[in-house]
Amino acid sequence: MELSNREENVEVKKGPWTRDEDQKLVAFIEQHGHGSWRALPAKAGLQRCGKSCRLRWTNYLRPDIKRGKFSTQEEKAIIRLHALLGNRWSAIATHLPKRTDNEIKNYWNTRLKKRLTRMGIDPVTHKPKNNPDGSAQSANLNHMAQWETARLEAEARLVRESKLLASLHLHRATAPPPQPPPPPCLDVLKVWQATAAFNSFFNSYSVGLLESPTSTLNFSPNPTTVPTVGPNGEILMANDVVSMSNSGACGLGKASSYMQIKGKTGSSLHLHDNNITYSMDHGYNTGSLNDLVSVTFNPGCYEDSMVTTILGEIEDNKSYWNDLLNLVGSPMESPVF
DNA sequence: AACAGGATCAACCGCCCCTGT
DNA sequence: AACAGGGGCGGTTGATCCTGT
Repeated sequence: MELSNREENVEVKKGPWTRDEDQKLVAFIEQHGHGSWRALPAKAGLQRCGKSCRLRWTNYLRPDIKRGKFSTQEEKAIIRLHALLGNRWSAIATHLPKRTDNEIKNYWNTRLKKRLTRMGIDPVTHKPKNNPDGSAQSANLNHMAQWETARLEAEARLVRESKLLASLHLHRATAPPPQPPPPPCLDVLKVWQATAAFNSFFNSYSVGLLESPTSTLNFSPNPTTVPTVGPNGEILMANDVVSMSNSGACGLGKASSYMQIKGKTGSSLHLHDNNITYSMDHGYNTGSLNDLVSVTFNPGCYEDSMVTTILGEIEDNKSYWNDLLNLVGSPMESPVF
């Protein structure tokens, strides 16, 4: 094995780690915590640089790492998060429990990027290559994405800070501190996923897209290709009512989460003439079209044959953003308006 | 069986940011 | 305010594995 690079006059080893080195590193950290990475190799009896030890621990030896195949959910999460955060792998990793930024980065570069390219989607912009649109819908979603990005970054910071605290506690050989409660989720991702890119990538057929940030709209799931399917896989007919609940799984959960953005829950979905429209049944709505949200149930999705696409529309963007900002406790001081 | 090319992923490198002095 | 050191991040490399011929 090559020996190179001098660090404090000690030959440091490079290249693949041996089992013996792994055992030494794990044993030392379990007993003492990592403390200063720079000082660790000498204390642990390793001829490695501190950086190499840190990398080996964080990317491979840490006990809370999940290895192996990425699930479809994880794939989706990576793509959505990448659409919002770009190549900020560490920030993305904070939203994928037990996955390392390195692993996610590798997975993206070797698989997902290629797959998106094959689907005709630009892996950088996450837009169809033949439709680099600058539509109002895109602009609207971009606004939401900017806020979501800010939230995700703040969340990543919180996670980093809690990790730091945890490592300090570990260093003192005490139990790690309790994790801070998760920050409120704005779930703009659920709207973001409704872009053409995600529809064409995940769905077996295409659905309509938002035409304008201020228009009211309905969607028609392609009736000639696939029937509209409810949360339990049943085929929905006109005037069927699909109950919404906060504890609902998958698609229902998504829709409910989205409604919670507006602070309104406990509502129903009604199917009218191939259009599923969301309407408020329980008092919070104004009764105007401002509250209309259209939802498409898609049976052709990957893993659960449930709802994959939630398309939302809110006429009054300002009240929407006020609600959004209320959730994170921020005053309404935005250049967006 | 042997080889080539592609895919995968652990590990490294260089830069940047944060913190302490 | 300036500087130094430590740690984290993203890009890249190279060894290994896999697959097709």
